[in-house]
Amino acid sequence: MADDRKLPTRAADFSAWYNEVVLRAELADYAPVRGCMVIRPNGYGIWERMQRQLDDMFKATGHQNAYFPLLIPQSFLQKEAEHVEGFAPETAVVTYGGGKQLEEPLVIRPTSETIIYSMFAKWVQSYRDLPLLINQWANVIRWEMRTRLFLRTLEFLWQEGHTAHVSEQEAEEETRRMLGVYRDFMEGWIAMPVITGRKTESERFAGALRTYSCEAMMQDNKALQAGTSHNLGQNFARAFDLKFQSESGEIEYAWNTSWGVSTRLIGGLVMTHSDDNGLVVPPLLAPIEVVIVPIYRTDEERVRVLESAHRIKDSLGAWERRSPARLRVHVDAREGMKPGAKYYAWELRGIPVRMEIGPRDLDANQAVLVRRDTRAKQSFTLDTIGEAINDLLSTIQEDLLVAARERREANSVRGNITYNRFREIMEREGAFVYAGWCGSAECETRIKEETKATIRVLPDEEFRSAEPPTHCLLCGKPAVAEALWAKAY
RNA sequence: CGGGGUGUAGCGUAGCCCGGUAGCGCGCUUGCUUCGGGAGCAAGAGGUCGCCGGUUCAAAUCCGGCCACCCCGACCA
Repeated sequence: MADDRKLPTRAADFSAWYNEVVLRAELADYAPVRGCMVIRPNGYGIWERMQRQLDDMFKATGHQNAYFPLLIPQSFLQKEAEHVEGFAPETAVVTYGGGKQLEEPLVIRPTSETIIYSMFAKWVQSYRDLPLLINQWANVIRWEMRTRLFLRTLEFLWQEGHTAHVSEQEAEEETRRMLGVYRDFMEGWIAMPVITGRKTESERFAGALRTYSCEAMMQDNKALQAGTSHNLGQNFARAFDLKFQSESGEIEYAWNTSWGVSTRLIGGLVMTHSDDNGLVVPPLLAPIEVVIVPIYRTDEERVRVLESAHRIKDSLGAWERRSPARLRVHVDAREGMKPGAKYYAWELRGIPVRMEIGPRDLDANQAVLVRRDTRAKQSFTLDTIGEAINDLLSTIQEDLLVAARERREANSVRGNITYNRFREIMEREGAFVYAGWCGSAECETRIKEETKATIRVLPDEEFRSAEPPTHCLLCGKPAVAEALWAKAY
């Protein structure tokens, strides 16, 4: 552990704060490969919990897991014109194998549309084979120029769903349905509220008809694209000859969708909830829910307190929505470390609830519970400590979402505002600005060049303003849409 | 690829301008005292000063080259 006991404050230097939290909470570390990261057990524990829940949600919507190759023939990427244009600049390419130059270079997948739909083409003949609903958990490589732990690394872990359908309507429904699954997960589990909506043409996935996204606000008021869902139309079906015979006997191209979330979600989790004392993990994603810090002076007290601590640990039962059905509790019995030092160490790691138990507590048949998010302390009788902990975990989970949503709304601006005011906001504190847009790419580009702010999404109806802006933020022409503007990661 | 910066013990750093025995804090080891919000004292272990070359009696320090990483831009989940 480093000696510097204070993290940089969020307000003073958000980036430095973020890096310190990720490194010192031991979520990840820099690998000896440029732009690559090592996910340490603490970080991977969170990812495993995310995976398990998402996987359950995918199964519930009828998707099955499969696995496709890491290496893709370069020619596959080239079959869809827009796709190759979008991804070619950021691919890593294998040109040697077995000591010989390869006849055809192999691209390390930046995403798997091409290899997957080439297989779908073999598997689908009839409308009876559809819909085909597949998900893959995998790693991908995109040769980014500048990287940031979890948010943008050369290699990252993700899941990519790929489906094929009989009609455009069914594909569109699937695209929207999975966006909803993502939203439920992000809000229900990460306690990270999101704005959903459609991406503009300039931010659309390379090769898609339409792209939808979940956008979350980080504590520096910047937006994080936390998950995307694409309606691919028939673009890939045509490129890979993915056809089926319809109920009426016609041969038709299938309609595809793809959608994905990545380990970027861990970065989002950190930047949404954590504070100047370190990480804050929502209870539903915490690898350990409770840490017990025993307090004692003498050997005699030590034996007594530790014995009670372990008995409490063993008695703690299940919490809602949990699997396996038992709270994960750690007793921090390290010698030679004062309780205060342990408190700081576990706060840095974001464990949701800390239990302090000492001789005085045992005499009074109680223990002190401290919640990580607010650091509020309260004593509870040991007779019902399990219930108290379960209630506290539920409260923390709910409060984190409420707090994040309130923060987002407090930093959102709606209605017609002047462009000067907009620039001022983006230069200073940043915000989610819901402003009118004339629909032209020229206005979009110029605003991006001048302010670094981009249209994150054209928000879905429930996120639009009660009194929508009437004029384009930049040119003043009548607005054709309400756009969510923000600087983004 | 442009602009800026940094490489010294596990981590963080001083020393570099002005060459002369490589220092400090944290962590680690051992012992004693501590223990309800980051413990104290004592004794220890730990270094090819990023790499290669040059200048010099002498290089962490000066000169040349290389490498790596970080920050700011262009690119992006």
